[in-house]
Amino acid sequence: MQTRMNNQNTELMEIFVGMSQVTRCCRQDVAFCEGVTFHQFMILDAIAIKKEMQISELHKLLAVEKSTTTRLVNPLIQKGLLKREKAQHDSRAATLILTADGKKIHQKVSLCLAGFFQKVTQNIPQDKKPQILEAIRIFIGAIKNSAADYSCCKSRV
Amino acid sequence: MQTRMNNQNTELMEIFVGMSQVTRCCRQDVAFCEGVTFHQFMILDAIAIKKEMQISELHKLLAVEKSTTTRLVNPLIQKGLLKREKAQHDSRAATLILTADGKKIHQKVSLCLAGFFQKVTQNIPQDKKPQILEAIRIFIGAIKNSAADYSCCKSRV
DNA sequence: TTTGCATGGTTGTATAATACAACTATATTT
DNA sequence: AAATATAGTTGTATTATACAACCATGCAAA
Repeated sequence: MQTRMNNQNTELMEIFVGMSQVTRCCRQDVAFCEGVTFHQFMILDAIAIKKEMQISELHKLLAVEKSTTTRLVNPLIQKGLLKREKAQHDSRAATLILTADGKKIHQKVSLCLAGFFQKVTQNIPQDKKPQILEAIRIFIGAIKNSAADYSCCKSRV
Repeated sequence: MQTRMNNQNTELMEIFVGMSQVTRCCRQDVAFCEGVTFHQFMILDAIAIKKEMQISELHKLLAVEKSTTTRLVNPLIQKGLLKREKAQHDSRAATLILTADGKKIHQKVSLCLAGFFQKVTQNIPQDKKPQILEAIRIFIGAIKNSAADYSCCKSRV
């Protein structure tokens, strides 16, 4: 009986396993820097870039259920890193912005992360770097497109 | 005040966010096929390939603490998909092998997964496929190398 | 050979992440 | 005005997971 997948799928499986291993840090409960988890930094960073953001936008970014978003955001508000205001256009919605403290912490964690990113960069051949990053973007996009139809990876909205 | 990372790090951050999003399926508690979660399939598949495996080898594969491995493996034994035997060379160690049922389920889930993988494959340009997969392998390797020194992503042993 | 340390694994306990369902309040459509 | 949809929160339950303590066996050094 054939219990193995074909080579091509074995290759893909190995890549998924690898991705699962290296993204473990992203879902680790322990704060990796300045008392902020990776998930929380994702929120801070997204808001730093967009200046302000609604909670509904975060669901997609974090790929979690909306109640989970609330619970990830709350501690950041309690720590005074985020401030929430009513959105002008829609009084149901909450707009999140960084406080001064939030900006400071975001910067500190960015530095901490920069050290890690630098190490990663040092471990890939410099001449191939743009192609490698582009390849990963393509791959991630491919998974997102495929996942929509598959319950195993259905994208949450 | 500069709260943004430089472009290069922003690029990497986006990639980590993307990876975090698409690997969500790998840690979803819900079984995606045949009552088996992705994590559990990782175990079945690894054993299918190596024929037999010790629990200690699984810690690294799954990148989890050893007690977690025990708890991931147990339900598979209870469902009769895995059998454990004492290792010959070391009577402390447990050797895991697939049962007939385990092989059957492994194959079924493989098929289910193959459908997903096929969709992914269809979403990447065929001529670039080998380079893309290779690029990802390099990237994953780079992260693993870097992570060793960084508490944020320290590899568990 | 005995003593002490290392290794493979399990179990107790606690916590974090997370989903789902039910709910409130506001918008939008009919 | 009524029905439906959307933004967000809270109650509740479950899963994943770690850490520490533990047992048993193996190995190395005294």
